[in-house]
Amino acid sequence: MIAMITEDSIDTYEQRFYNIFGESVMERQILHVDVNNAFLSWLAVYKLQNGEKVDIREQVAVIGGDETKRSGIVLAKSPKAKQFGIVTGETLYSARQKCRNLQVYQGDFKIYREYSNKLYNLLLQYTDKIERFSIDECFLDMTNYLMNDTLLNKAKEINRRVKNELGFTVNVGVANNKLLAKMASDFTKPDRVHTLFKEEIPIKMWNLPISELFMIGKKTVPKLYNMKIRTIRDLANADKNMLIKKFGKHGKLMWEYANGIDNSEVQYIQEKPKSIGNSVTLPMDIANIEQLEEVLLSLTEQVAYRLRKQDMVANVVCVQLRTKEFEDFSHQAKLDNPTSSTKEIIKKAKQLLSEMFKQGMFIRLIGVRIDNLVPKDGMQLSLFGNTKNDEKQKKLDSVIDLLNEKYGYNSITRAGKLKSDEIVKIVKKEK
DNA sequence: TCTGGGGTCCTAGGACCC
DNA sequence: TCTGGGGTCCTAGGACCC
Repeated sequence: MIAMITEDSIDTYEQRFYNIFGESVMERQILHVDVNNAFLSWLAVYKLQNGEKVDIREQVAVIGGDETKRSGIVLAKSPKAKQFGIVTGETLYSARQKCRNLQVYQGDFKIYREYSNKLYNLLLQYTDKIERFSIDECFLDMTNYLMNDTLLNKAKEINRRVKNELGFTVNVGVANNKLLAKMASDFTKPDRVHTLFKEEIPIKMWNLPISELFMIGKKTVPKLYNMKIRTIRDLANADKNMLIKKFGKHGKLMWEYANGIDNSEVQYIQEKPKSIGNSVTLPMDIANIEQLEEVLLSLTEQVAYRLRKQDMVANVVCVQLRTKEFEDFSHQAKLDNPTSSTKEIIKKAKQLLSEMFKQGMFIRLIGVRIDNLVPKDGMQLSLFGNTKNDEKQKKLDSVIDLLNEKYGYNSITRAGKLKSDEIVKIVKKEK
C-alpha cells in the first residue's frame, strides 16, 4: 500500500509520539502563567497606586540598569518601545539610538517581589501545586483541581482576575505538559490565553523558527542552521540519534521538545538551593589585588549570610573574574570541611583569587559562588576540627546575622572590610 | 555612555585507584 | 619492558534560562 503521508501530518506526529512512549504517558492539566513585561508593568501599577497619573506602560519606556554602575542594559520594555525595535538585554545607549525620547526607569526588586507574591497568592486559590519558575512565571498543575470545569475556562478566569484584581496582565498557556504550556504562553502578547494541545502542535508550533523553542539559545541556532534545520518542524523531523551524536543530552532534549514531549513534574515543593552566588560589575576596572580582596570579602559576607539563613553548609567555593576584554575565568575548590563560616569561605576565596589574578589584568567583574550545598544537620563532623575556635566563630557569625536582620544588611562591617562605594572613592582617587 | 546578576546542568579532561 | 580498561572524583568552562 502506498500512502501519502506528509512529513508534518498529524498522523506522523501521533505515530512517533506513541512509538516512543506508548500508552504510558500520563496526560496532565498544566497552565503556565507569564506576567507581560513584568518589571515595567509592576512599576507602572506601583506608580499608579501611589498617586502617579501617567501609566508608563503607555509610554515609549524601558526598565534599565544603571549606566553609572556600568550596568546599562534594557531589562524590560513597553509595547511602544518594542515597536521601535528595542529588545531586552541591549544597551541603553543602543536603545536610545532607536528612539530619541526613550523614557528610562530604574527597577526596584522590593516592588517586584511584592507583586510576584500577590500573583502567587491569587494562583493558590486554584491549586497548591504551583512551581514558581521565576519571579514572573508560574506553572500550575491543575490535574485534580478542575472541579467540573475545563482547563481553558480556568485559564481565562485567571487571566481576567489578575487583570481586574491586581492591575497587570498575564499570558496563560494551556496544555498537557509544562513545555507546551510554556510555549503557548509565549505565542502572542499581551493579555492572552493560548492552548497548545498535542493535535495543535503542527499548526501552532512547528512553523516557528527554532530560536523560539525553549532551551535553544543563540549558540545552538547557527549550528542547527548549518544542518538545514530552521523551523521547529525541521527539528522535530530530524534524526534523533544524529542529534544525540552531535549535541549529547541536549540533542535528545531539543528533539523531544520539538516534538512536544516533556514528562517533567510541576515542582511545587520549594527545593533548597544548590548554589548561592553574588557578583558585581565594578564601577571601574581594577588592577590591584588588595582592592579586589576587599570587594570579595563584601560579596562573601552576603553569600555566607544567605547560606546560614538556609540552614545549610557549603562544600565548594568558586571565584569568578571578568576582564575588561570580557574574558571570563573561574576557579573553584573543595573546602576541607563543609562550612557556613564567613571566615572559612573567604579564606578559600582569597586563595582562588590569587591563583587566578595575574599582574596587569584589569578586572571588570568579580563574583563568589558557593556550591554543593547540603543541609546543616546532615553535615559530617570534622574529626580534626578545632572545635573551640569553630564554636567561637559560629557565635560571631550568628551575632552578625542577628544584627543584619534587625538593622538591615550591611549594618555592621568587619574589620578590614570596605563597602563598595568606598572602593569607588579609592579607585577614583588613584586615577 | 557599550555589553547585569542569579541560577542549573552538562561536558571534557586529568588524577587516581583497582 | 610494555601495555589494559573501568570507575570515580575533581575542576574549568560553557550552554541555557529568567
